[in-house]
Amino acid sequence: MKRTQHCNELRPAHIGQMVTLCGWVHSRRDLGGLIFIDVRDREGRTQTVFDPSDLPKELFERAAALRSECVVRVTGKVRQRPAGTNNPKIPTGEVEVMVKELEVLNVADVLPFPVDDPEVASKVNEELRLKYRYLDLRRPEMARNLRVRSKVATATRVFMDEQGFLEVETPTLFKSTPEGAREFLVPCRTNPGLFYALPQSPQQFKQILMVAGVEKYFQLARCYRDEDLRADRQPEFTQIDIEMSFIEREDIYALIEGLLQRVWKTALNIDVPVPFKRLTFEEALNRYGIDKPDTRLGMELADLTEDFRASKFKVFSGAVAAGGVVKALNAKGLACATQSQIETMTEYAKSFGAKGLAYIKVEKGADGATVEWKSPIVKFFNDAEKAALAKKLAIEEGDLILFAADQWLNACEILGKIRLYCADVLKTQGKLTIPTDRFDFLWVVDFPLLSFDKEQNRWYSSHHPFTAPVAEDIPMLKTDPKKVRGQHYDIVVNGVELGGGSIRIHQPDVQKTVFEEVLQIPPEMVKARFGYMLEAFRFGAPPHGGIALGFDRLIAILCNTASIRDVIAFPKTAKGTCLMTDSPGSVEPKQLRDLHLELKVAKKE
RNA sequence: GGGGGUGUAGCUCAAUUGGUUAGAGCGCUGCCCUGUCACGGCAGAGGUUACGGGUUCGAGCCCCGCCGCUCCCGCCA
Repeated sequence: MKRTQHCNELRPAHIGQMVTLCGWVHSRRDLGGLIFIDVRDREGRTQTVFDPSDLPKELFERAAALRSECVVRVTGKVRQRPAGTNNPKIPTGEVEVMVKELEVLNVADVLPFPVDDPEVASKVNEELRLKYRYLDLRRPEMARNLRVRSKVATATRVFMDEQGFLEVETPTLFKSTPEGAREFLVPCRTNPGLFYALPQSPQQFKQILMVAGVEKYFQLARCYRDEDLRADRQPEFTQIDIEMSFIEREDIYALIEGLLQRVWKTALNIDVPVPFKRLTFEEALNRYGIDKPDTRLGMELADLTEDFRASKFKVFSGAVAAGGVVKALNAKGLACATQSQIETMTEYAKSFGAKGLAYIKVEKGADGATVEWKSPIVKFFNDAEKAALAKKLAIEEGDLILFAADQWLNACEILGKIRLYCADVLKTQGKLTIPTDRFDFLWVVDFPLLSFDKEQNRWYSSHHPFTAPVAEDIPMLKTDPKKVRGQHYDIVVNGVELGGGSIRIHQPDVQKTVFEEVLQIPPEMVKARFGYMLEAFRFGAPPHGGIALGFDRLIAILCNTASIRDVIAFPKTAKGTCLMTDSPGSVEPKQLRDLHLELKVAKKE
């Protein structure tokens, strides 16, 4: 044994014992005649003391030469710290180790950035952190994230096992199914000209596992998507992937509510109330302007379509006459918004095809007593319209009212974006504070099964083509596809889409109809891409459904960090490179020949 | 593919309208210091201002290009 205790273990009960600790030199305080060295391992840190009156000169000099992050092994006697020198900031702060022996296991060069100072380290350029990821991960904050991730993974496996699920691994060398996200391709040496694709998700395998009679499947599955990255997206990521047979939507809701209860209890010791609220897709858009609402923010959208149907303000009445709606949002306390903030919001609106963004600033009038609506458009409103606004939006001094008049979906989404922007501004101004331990879970249900692609003039699956329609809507599949609701559900927490899933189509004929008649995929293409699934379904496919939760996002929420890079040990940059290993890299000509590949790009460097 | 932000000492940042030898804190090196825990004191070293062009008597600052990182839009069944 190299050590007797870890660095977060010693307490007054250990006083008098000889102990050996191993770890990194966290910080060194050399008082000349006396040296303090905090030894750190992943559990914590302990102060060790080098007293020259008690030690050979040679040993003391070696201690004096130690630098931050050298790896050491120290042996000495635990003792009570002298009165008044306790350090209440660390759990081992009542004791210290009087060193008798020091072994330098390894020296460290001067560091590119500090590991011991959370204030400084959290501000260090991420480029540097990624290049020296092993140093970044030594920081206690990052080590904590890794630990939360591991604990939650284990809690998930235990919970799913208790519920009777089998963890089954599925291939990561799959084949291309071009419907969804862009895929990573892997050339196949043994079959010249053919390619594997890395799976976007184990979707098809998990459904086949249901046909195979597994009944309850789960997997912490690695998934791959070759799309542009974001703070919450990496090219390879992990899902808690789940599929069950002989179930309905309610069974999935109950299962996931139980799982998330267990996870929140494990990671944060928080008891999450169940069942979660449910919102239909339509209601989510109507009230929040987005299909993953952050209900902590308040500021719900109001509908003023009927109030402005006959308005003299043609932008509003015209939109209603064209079959659209008038929606408004009260950004409480934002009347002070700057011109550039209004500008930003207007740009948002314009990017969605609006001509501009109507607003009213509700401020004190010139006389200092009355409240005045300052707006270029308010002169067009009659008293009834003003009264409707005041009532539906509960207008008070200091408010900023924002409008969107457009087709329903567009109007909702514009204000949805602006609502989030306003919330950010209010947060920065300190007018909106949300406790970090508040978690608003909700299910969003009744999504439209299909969406229309104007450019390609065809319907496509909102979720994926295996999603079952709501049974009573099936007759409308061919007559009125827009109205068909899917048995699809999303789980949302604090405005983050944590996961989604659906009850699947298990009848081969319905699946064939969706592929060929609704999605208009040519039969031969259906056969080539999904033939084995349709075939499998002919041999007795049980009704089934499932869900997938974004594991990285889940951990990021639990760790209260905005970027999933902070909860992935070795993440990639926004361009998909790894700054530590310098991947992706070039390969030798022989490797290309083996793969029957020829490059058409100029070799870099 | 598009838009925004950013790049100055090892790290975090500053540098007035384009004007002297590009500064500070931390870190580092040396010396001093026996109760520190952000130890303290004295001294010192450390710069291709990401990179390549251009304008100018003069560029960290202005212009063009390019690269990295980052955020957002598109994209992510």
